[in-house]
Amino acid sequence: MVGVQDNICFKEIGSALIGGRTQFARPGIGQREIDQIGRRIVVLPKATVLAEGQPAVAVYMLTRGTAALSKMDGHGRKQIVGFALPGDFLNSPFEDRHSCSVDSVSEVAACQFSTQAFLSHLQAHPASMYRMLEITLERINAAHEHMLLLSRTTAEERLVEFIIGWRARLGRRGALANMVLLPMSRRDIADYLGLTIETVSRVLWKLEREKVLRIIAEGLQLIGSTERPLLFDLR
Amino acid sequence: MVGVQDNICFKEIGSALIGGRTQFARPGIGQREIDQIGRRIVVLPKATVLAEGQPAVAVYMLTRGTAALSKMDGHGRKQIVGFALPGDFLNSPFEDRHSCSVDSVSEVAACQFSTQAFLSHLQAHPASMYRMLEITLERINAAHEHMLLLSRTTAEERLVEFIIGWRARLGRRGALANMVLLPMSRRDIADYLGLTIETVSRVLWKLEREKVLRIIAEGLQLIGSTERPLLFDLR
DNA sequence: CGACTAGTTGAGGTTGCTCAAAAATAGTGG
DNA sequence: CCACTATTTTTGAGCAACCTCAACTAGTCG
Repeated sequence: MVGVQDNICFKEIGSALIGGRTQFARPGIGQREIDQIGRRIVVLPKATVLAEGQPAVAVYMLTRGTAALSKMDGHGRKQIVGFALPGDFLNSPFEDRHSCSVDSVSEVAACQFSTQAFLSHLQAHPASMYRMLEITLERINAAHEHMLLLSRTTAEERLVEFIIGWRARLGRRGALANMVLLPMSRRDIADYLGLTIETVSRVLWKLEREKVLRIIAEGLQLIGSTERPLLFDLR
Repeated sequence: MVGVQDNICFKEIGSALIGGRTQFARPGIGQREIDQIGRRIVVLPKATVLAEGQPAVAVYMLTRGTAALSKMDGHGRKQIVGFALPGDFLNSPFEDRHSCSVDSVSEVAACQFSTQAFLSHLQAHPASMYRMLEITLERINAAHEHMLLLSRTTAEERLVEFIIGWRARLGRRGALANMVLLPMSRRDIADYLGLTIETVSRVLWKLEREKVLRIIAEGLQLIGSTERPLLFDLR
């Protein structure tokens, strides 16, 4: 909730909003300007970064760690709508109130921009806006993939697809590996998949018993070749 | 699939990309320019407008009717990830291939823009891009709400939430009413909710038996006052 | 050491899916 | 307009799967 603050570095906003496949020439964003609109916050693990329904006066972009975006339904059940990794935005600059809660899974760092300054920046720098549009449309596709996962009938399918997807997502930030790090808790996984923690636990144990993976402290050790993991052949 | 073509009218692209809460002064988009990049297509009911995985060379915006965006999972099961109403985009200009299939529910009309021309237009008109970013971020929230719906444990909750949400969505385009028009089939509803058509049918019958609603040809007749429908008090 | 949290394991009940068939509806051609 | 077919929707029976509730284990931190 409370974080250490320091100035945002050029690299962070640069890679998030300028990098990628934009067709613009690199716009003129100077270090001085960025220092004025952004600052950095650090949050300890398992803390609330943003609370659903609270007034939103700033936009946040994750720069380090893993965060969980969630919504509550009417019966006190939590649904995690997505995990954020560095480069992901935690909220929308167009919302007066936060539509999701954001909880830190590990220790996280984020860039905080005043909403007004952020929107002004987008208007003054179309290349940044173009990049943000691109990022946002990618998130929609991720949300659609998540729906596919939630509609799966069997718990095993949901969990296996989650492991595959999480591995692929981490893979983009390093080499694909048999080791899948799971910084989030069983409860987080259950809330992401729309299952109970008991079911998650039982299915993981079943997969371990079937020699598909090994459960280790930091995550999962997939059994099978790195190139074509056994997971892909399940069911 | 096959459509009648004519020129897109100013009002359509105007309301979609220029209207709303943009902070820009109204940009200078002329009729001549719009005629060059957009054209209109009309599609009969229950036809495929776009197929998942096919190369994408154009961007489409719905202007009339209802369409269903869907994805297939690995086992031939269809998940409808959203219904599109006039003003909604049917695909992303940044995708080389369509990430969703789009099927017409009713007869629909759409504006078709060449992807290149559309992206050029956005770059030349930051106000349009700003508006599209706003629309896109709203769609993310809609996707998150949909996830909440899919994670509900009981079929009755899913269906009731769907009816409430659909009524609210239609309401924005007219007055809220006890009559909820459902242009889509039971199969579409089931595929949207991650249920089977049998379960949808059974739950609807149960709600009718409990005097919560009446099933009519074009949709549902909610029983209770318009201001505070009984549906909101269920469960 | 005791309290607390996270995770695992077990038993039983409910729910929605599967398979099957009837009923209603829509569409077609004589 | 009616008979006929195809499609959609409804209804039924049985079962597998997940949830609920509960107890238990292991690790952590004061």
